Amino acid sequence: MTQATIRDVAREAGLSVASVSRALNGHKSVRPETRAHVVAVADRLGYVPHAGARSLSMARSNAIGVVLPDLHGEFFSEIVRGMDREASRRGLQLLLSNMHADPAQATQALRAMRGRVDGLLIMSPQMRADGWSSAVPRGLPAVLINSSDDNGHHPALRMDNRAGAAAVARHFATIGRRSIVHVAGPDHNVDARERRDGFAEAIGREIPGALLTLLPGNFTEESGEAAARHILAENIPVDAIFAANDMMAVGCLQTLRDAGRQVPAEIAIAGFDDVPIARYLGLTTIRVGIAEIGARAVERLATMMDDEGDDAPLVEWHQPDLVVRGTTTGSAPQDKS
Amino acid sequence: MTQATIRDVAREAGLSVASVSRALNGHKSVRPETRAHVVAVADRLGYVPHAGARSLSMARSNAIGVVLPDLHGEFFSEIVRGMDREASRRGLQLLLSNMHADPAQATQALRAMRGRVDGLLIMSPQMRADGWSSAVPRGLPAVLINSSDDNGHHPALRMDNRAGAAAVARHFATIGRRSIVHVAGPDHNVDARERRDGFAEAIGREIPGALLTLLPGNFTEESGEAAARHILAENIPVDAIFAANDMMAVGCLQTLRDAGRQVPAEIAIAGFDDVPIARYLGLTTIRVGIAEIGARAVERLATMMDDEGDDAPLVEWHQPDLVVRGTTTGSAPQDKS
DNA sequence: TTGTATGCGTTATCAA
DNA sequence: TTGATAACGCATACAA
Repeated sequence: MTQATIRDVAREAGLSVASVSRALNGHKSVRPETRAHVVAVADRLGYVPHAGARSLSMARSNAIGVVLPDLHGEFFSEIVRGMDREASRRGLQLLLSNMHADPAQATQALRAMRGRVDGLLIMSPQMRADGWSSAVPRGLPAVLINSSDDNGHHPALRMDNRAGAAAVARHFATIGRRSIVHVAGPDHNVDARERRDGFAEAIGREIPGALLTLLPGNFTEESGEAAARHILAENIPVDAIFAANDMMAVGCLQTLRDAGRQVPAEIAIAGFDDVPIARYLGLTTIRVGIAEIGARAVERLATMMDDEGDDAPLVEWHQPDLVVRGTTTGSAPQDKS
Repeated sequence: MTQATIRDVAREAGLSVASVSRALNGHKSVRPETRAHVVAVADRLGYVPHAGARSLSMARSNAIGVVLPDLHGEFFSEIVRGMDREASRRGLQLLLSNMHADPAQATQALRAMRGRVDGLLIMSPQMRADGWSSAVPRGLPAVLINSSDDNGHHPALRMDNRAGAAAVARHFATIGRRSIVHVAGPDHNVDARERRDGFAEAIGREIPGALLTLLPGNFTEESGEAAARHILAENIPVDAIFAANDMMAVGCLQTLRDAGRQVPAEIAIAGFDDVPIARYLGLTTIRVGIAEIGARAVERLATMMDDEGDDAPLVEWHQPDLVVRGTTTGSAPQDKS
């Protein structure tokens, strides 16, 4: 009662395994009636080709490995959705694995991909590349997503955090704010660093003489609340806050409003990511086409797997968009743009 | 510059491939110095075992196939996170695939798993089991998650939609509501049907003489808005609404408040799922331990893969919890329980 | 303790 | 057009 193999089909059809293989794979050199017979027998026996054996023989698995860190809700589902869309369009399977923060585990995850996949999609914003880059199985093409630099060993897709942060700075300038606070993300995270540096630079350029205060955070809502409490307790001068992600911005927003501060009248607040909650709370933020990045990553990897030739630029920057909502303008928080 | 194979290691170490295999896999019958030598050589050559060849030889891939439909944000990431946690604990890889609504594509996805994985996790709330159940490769153990019945061919994990819906009904009874509206999900979805039927039954039991109106929906926020507009336009008597999921409840909530209705004073509103937005809007809802279900599914599948014996009950019901928030009580919507 | 040989399920090369 | 057979990379039964 186990699965039928190609040999079962061959025996039952009175043919050689070679002929069955050719018939099933649509080779031209096989008589129509033979093919029909083979297909009928295969169908009757419920034959399904063994993908493992097939990929061993063909030296190609038609699968790609996806190594992601612990991602929060929408971000995770969107990037996987984008990858899946493009992958299934190309007949590729997705082998998912977690990019643990621990280099040893990361190494393990990467090595486990050897012999299972034809290429790798690696996302590791929180770890330096030398922590894992030697673990990428030799000969496996790989595309990096929002990861710290790899010395150009692999092509990379990056969202342009600096450009997004600069857009917020320009927006703050437009609405006339001058006492700015940035709540940063964890320092080991490359996205967080770029948003912070890009923002600081843009503020200096866009709002000469502005006061910029940097507060630490770790991407959680709680750290956003803590930052807001710190602002209140220390009486830090502020008429605009840019948090390095939406969840921290939400924490700020709630805490400041609970404390009776008017948003945006007294203090404008902006985040980064455009998670669904941002829309409901009317939070100004930076939208990232995350599904598109996932799909594009698969696309680039697929071309690397097919033809060795790789003409696309090594690093591809994806531009995010500023989404202006109620927390930086007068309109109601119910705005659902 | 391609990957080294076990033969390269054997040649370089002056041993047979058998010895190298034994040394690397920790067999007892190999001299310590031999093992050390082999490990050193393997390390120097950057040898990584070819998982495909290994699984062909061992008739075991240490991977499990996960076939999910298009899931929204938090739901998707949580269930995958739960699966991944348990899978990596057991040294299993996750092969992800989309359970398309089209039976032909679903069949394809299932068949593509043959020879790649040792077991299957299948979630298909929107399609009848006969649409795909014959496509499950013979001999592959499988666990069903929130899928319509399979005639007992495979063990199943189900969230107890009826119990969740009944909890809402009891809650409505407690707060003294009598004119009830249920905004249902798509009829082809088994979760939606169970929530509707369980709710109707519980209302009959808990609130004798209550008026229950059933409105159609499709799980989207827009269909929730439409239902609310319908209620307003037709002047349907209502003091409590149970939507089959949170997104529709959110649509109702916004539309009714925009129309000037008091929630919860005039109309109480409850949803199902407890997505993150529910917390921010203070929406009463039903919380499902979705990550736990994912982890438990892997656990059950793993035991099926190891020992053939399967003693656990065929269908395992997971109980959801009622989460009472502002949309059904007097407390403020900012409640962050 | 180590080596030889076989098989896992397929595809591909070469003859027939 | 078809068949026999050698890979693919590894694990293991059996022999030495």
